[in-house]
Amino acid sequence: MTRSTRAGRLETQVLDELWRLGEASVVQIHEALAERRRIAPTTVATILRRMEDKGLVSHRSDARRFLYRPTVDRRELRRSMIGELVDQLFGGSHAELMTHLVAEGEIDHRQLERLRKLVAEQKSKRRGLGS
Amino acid sequence: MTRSTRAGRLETQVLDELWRLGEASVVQIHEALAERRRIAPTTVATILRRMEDKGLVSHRSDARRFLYRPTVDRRELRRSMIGELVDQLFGGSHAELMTHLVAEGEIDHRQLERLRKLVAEQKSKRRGLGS
DNA sequence: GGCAAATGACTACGTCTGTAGTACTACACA
DNA sequence: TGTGTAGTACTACAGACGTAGTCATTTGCC
Repeated sequence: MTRSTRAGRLETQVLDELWRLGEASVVQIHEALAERRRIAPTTVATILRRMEDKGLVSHRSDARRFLYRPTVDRRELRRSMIGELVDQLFGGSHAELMTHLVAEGEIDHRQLERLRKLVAEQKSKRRGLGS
Repeated sequence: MTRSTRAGRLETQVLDELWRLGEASVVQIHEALAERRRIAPTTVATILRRMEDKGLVSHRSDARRFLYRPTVDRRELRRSMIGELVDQLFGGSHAELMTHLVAEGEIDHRQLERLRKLVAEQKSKRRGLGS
């Protein structure tokens, strides 16, 4: 499983909008992106068509335009792309990634404390389920 | 500072060898990589030339061949590439990346415990230095 | 009924990365 | 001194991604 899902920078931005809106037309997505960067509407259209080829989005017709919706999960995309980077930089060890983040000072003890609570929650949640 | 350092998959593998060996010829690197994957020696040579253009490695002449050495730090490359991914996927928040890792179950409580110790060490180390 | 606006389709180009063949050069050895 | 060989330089191609122009079609409006 976990087919290697991947998205470029612009593609990710497009997905961000789709995740936010649920479904959107080229124009809508273009408007959202154009607030922050200069980009042609046709660029957005092209990217969406390619993303559909790659299986990142799908579309349906609404009147004379297309409405796109994401076909990938944000969590899944993150997991996949992080996995690739971890393979490339840390030989597949997520633990080493964490160590790096802490060693580089990206994470402090307060955040670790929050994470401990998160782990505790997960544990009790898992206890609730079978296995 | 922290110019955006980036390396592809093969480039990273080449750098791994250079970090390991300190300095190496095309043939040496090719031999190391060829243990795990089929690859032509000229491919390695091409990648090294390009990497030199990008400032990832430098070379000196030794007899009639080149010896390459890395000009980037492993830590720095990791930091830079993770930073890019974090920008792309988590809006620049390393904390969100950590949360994701924990939520996805990539990290368990034992590893968090190790990280806590690491943070504690860093803290005492910092106390030792000025500021 | 024809024109203009909206919108998707097609085409194209530049960069980056992986991949590798071919050409060139220089040294060693006969 | 001619030639084989090792090693670098050059060239090329493919796929992914960003970027955008132009073409074709549809449709609403006058």
